Amino acid sequence: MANILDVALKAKVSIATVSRVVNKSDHKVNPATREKVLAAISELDYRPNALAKGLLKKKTMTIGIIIPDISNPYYAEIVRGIQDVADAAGYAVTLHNTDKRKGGIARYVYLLREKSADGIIFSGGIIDGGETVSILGELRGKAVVIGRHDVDFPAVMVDNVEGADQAVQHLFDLGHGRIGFIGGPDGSTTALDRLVGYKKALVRNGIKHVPGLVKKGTWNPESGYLLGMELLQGKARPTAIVAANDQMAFGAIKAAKVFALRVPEDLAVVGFDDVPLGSYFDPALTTVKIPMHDMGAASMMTLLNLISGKPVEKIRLFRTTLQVRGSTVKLLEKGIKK
Amino acid sequence: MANILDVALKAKVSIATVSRVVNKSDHKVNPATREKVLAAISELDYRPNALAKGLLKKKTMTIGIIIPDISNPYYAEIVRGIQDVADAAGYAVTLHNTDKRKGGIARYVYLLREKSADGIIFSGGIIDGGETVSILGELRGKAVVIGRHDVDFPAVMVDNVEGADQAVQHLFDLGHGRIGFIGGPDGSTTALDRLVGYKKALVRNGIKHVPGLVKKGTWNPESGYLLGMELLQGKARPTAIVAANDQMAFGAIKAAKVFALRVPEDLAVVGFDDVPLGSYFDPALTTVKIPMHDMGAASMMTLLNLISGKPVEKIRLFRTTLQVRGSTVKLLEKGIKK
DNA sequence: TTGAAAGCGCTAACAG
DNA sequence: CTGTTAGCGCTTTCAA
Repeated sequence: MANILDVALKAKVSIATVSRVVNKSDHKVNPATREKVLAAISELDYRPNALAKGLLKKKTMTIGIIIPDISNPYYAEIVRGIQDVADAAGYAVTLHNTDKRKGGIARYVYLLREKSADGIIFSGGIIDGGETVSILGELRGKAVVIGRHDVDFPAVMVDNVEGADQAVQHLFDLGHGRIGFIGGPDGSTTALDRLVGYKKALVRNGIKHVPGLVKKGTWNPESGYLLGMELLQGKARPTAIVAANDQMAFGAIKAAKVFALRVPEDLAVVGFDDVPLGSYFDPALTTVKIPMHDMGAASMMTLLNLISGKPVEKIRLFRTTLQVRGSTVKLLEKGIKK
Repeated sequence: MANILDVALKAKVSIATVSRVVNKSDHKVNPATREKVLAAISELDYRPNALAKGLLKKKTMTIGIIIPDISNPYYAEIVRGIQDVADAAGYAVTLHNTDKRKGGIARYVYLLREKSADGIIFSGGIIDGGETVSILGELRGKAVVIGRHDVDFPAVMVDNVEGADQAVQHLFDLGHGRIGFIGGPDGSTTALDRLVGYKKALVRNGIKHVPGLVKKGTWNPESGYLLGMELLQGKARPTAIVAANDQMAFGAIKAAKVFALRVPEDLAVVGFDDVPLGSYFDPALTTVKIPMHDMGAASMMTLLNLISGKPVEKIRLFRTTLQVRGSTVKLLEKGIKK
C-alpha cells in the first residue's frame, strides 16, 4: 500500500505538497505541480490512511450505534435512517447489539471511545447501574438517544403515551370494553409510556382497569403468542388486545387462531410501530405508526450538529398516527393499503 | 482524555512500562510497579487509543460488511450472525448499504481500505463493471463473500438450485402442474440459481416450461404483489407460485386475496429464506429455509481464519430445507410450528 | 509556492 | 525489570 511518501518521491515534491493537493486546501499550489502529484497518486492508487489522519485531527468520521438487536425490524428501520444521513455526510457507522451479552451498553461505549468514534447514537435496551451513568457522562456533547428520556442527552422521541391512547380510543370507539394489553419488559421507558397511554385512555373512557388484562412481554412474536394465549384462555377474555409492538401483535393473532377466534370479529388487535410487513398480513395489522426511518435520520442530523458545535434541540418529538387496517375493522380488501 | 504519558507521569514510570501492563505482555514487570500503574490507569480512567495502536500494528480490529439493505430481514439476520462471531472475537463491524447509491460496492471498498479495515464481508448486490473487479483484486486475502460465486473469494454459499428444486418438487407432489415463478432481478446470481432450480425440477417432472409463468421482481413485497397480480389475472393462471424470497411470497399471497383465491386451496405459495415472521402469517408460509444466521457466522469465522493466516475452505456450502406450512398444505393449525 | 520538522498516541526493539 | 527512542502516516506551523 502506497503512502504519502511514495507519492512525494514519485512526483518529486515534498509530502507537505502532496497533502495539500489531496486535501484540496486553500493553500496555493502550482497547477503544474498539482498535475504531477495527481498523476503519481493515480499511478500508485494512493489513498490517504484514515487512521493517521484521525490520530492527528481527532476526528474519525465514524459514529457508533448501540441497539438491542438488528434483526428486530424496528431497529433495522431506525438504523437505515441513521445510515442514510450518515453516509451522505461521509460518516461510516459501526453497529453494536447489546442483547445476550453481559456488560451491555457500557462495554460498547468504552469500545467506541477507544476507537475515537465521533459520536454515538443509542436506542432501546436498559441502562444498568451507576457505572454506566458515569460512562455516559463523558460522552456529553457527542451522543444522541432515540426513544428514551431517562438519560440526559439530546433525544429523538415519539409520543408513545399518545400512541397507545389512540389505539385504545380506536378500540373503544369500535365498541370494545374489555381491552387487553401486551406490554414490553420492565425497565424499558418505551414499554412504560405505552402502558401509561393505555391506562390513560381507559380512565378517560370510564373503563375499569383490570390488572389481569395486562401482561408484560419481551417484544418478540413468541412472547406475544404466549401472552396472547394467557389472555385468551381466561374465562373473561378480552374482545380486543393492544400489543406494545407489531411483533407481539402478530403472536397474539396467532394465539387467537388457536382458539378459533376470528380477527377482527371475535378479537380485535392493534400493534405498534408499523413494521413493513404489517400490511401484508391477513388480516392486515391495524397499528400505531412510528416513523422509524425518519427518527433514525433525525437522530443522525442532531448528532451531526452536535459534532460541528451547532445548537441542537434538546428533544425532537415525533407523533404517532393510527393506521387502521383489517385486524380491527372488517373492510373490503381491495389492493394494498400501505 | 488521558493518554499513556499522563499515566506514566502519575505512576512515575516510563510509557513503555505502562504499555507493558496495559497489554499484559509476557515482558516481566514488577508486581509493585504494576499496581502503581493500574492505580494511575483507573484514577485517570485511561483507555488506550485504538487509532494510534492500529496505525502502528496495522490491525484495527474492525471489519466491514457491504450489503444492499439492512432493513431487509434476510440481510439483518445474516448481519446478526456475523456480529455475534465478530463481537466474541473482539472485532467491531461497520455496516454499509449499497442500494440507492451510485458507486455501489466499489465506493465502500475504497472507504474500508482508507480506514484500514482488517477484512470485508459482502453479500448481495450486483458487482458492476471492470473497475470494481480490480478493486476487489487488492482485497484478496481479506474478503469473504456470502451467496455468490462470480468473484474469486472464499465463499459461504447455499445450494439455491437445490432449494428451488425442492420447492417445485413439493408442489408437483401435491398435484400442481401449472407452477408460476416470481424470481429476483437480472444480475443477481442468487436469483439466477433459484430460477435454474425451478426449471430443473420442471424438466425432471416432465412439466412444460411456460415463459409467461416466470416473472422477475426486485425482492420486496410490493414487487411480489404486482407480479402476483400479473400472474393471476392471465386466463391460464397457475395453481401454485414459487417466489424467490419470502417478501415477494407475502406479496403474492396478498394478490391472491384480491382475486378472492384461497391459499392453499386455490393457490399454493412457496417462499424462500424462512424469514422470522413467516410462521406467523396466515396461512403460515411454506418456504425454503436458508440458515442465514449460521451463514453469517460462518463467513465471519472464515474471515477470522483469513486474517490470522490460517487455511480456509474455498467454499462452505449450506443446504436448504423445505419448511412445509399452511400456504401449500391445509393442516390442523395447533400452536406454532416454527 | 514549496519544504522541513514537530508531533498525534502508541508499540517494540535495544540498552542499561 | 525499566527506560529511551524510533517510527506508523499524516497535517500543519514556520521558514525559505
